[in-house]
Amino acid sequence: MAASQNLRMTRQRQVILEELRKVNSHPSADQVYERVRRRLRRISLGTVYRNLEILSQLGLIRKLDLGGTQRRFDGDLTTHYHIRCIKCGCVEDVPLEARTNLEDAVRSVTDYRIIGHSLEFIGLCPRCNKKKSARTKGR
Amino acid sequence: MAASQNLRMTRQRQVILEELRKVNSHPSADQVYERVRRRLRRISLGTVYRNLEILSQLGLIRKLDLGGTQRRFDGDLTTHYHIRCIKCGCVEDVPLEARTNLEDAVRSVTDYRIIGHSLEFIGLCPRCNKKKSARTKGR
DNA sequence: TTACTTGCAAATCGTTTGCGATATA
DNA sequence: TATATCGCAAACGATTTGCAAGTAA
Repeated sequence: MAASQNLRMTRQRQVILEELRKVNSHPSADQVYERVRRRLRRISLGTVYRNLEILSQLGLIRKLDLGGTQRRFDGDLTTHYHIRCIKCGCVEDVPLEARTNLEDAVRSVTDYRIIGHSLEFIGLCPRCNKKKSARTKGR
Repeated sequence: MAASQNLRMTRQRQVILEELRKVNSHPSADQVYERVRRRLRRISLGTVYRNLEILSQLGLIRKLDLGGTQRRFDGDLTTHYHIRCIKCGCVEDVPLEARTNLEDAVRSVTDYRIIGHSLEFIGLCPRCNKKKSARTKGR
């Protein structure tokens, strides 16, 4: 497993981590690739994928395996929830503290060993919400 | 959009819907395909995908776009939560009533128009939990 | 009859991986 | 120097799609 290997902090790995910590969006692998490429022009998408995986196994970043077709990555390690715009697909943080009591509630009604939970809200971001009203009005 | 088309209830569509309502697991498209194929031997995987999409747009089934690499489908339309086994990947229902208050909480702290939320628990199913203890003990 | 659907196969999308070259510790 | 890592390209798994033939209304 990666965590037990002898890891090297390569320039690529370093820059990927920096860029991910710099943004508060929740970029997909190819969005990370785009950003990192501005600083390291010859980096490959495969390297980005490999390092995102390693960094998340090290616990330095978080892999978001929520809805949508693409996986997303988060440099913010504190437990928090997300909201996704159903229209443009953007993902933002929700300033809501973690509801660990949800897990307790489940423990009392299941035989599963509960490890965690993921909660995602779906909605329209302010920008898309505005656009949509405008268009509806126009009809 | 499919919902506005003139839909035909073909045998394929019918059987897919029946099979999905029959099970209380949450099969992926190819699992549905396997089941349906027992009754319609010449059906193609593409047809299954197309119909699952149409049926979910009609609101006759639910598309589960949660974590994991494969999308899953649910014939149970009532709002409920799921728990996924981190080891074997199986998905089961959680007998917990919907926490709509979560959405209210988010509405008060965001500009998004909240449409819904999805909550998934992660854990070890009783079967995998047992297996894991056994293996650990053996070491 | 008509146009929605099908089966089939090829295409697409996101992600992973094999390999020989490179560079870090 | 040794080997983790890289860039590249091919492979992969899940899903989508183009097309000619089939079929429900």
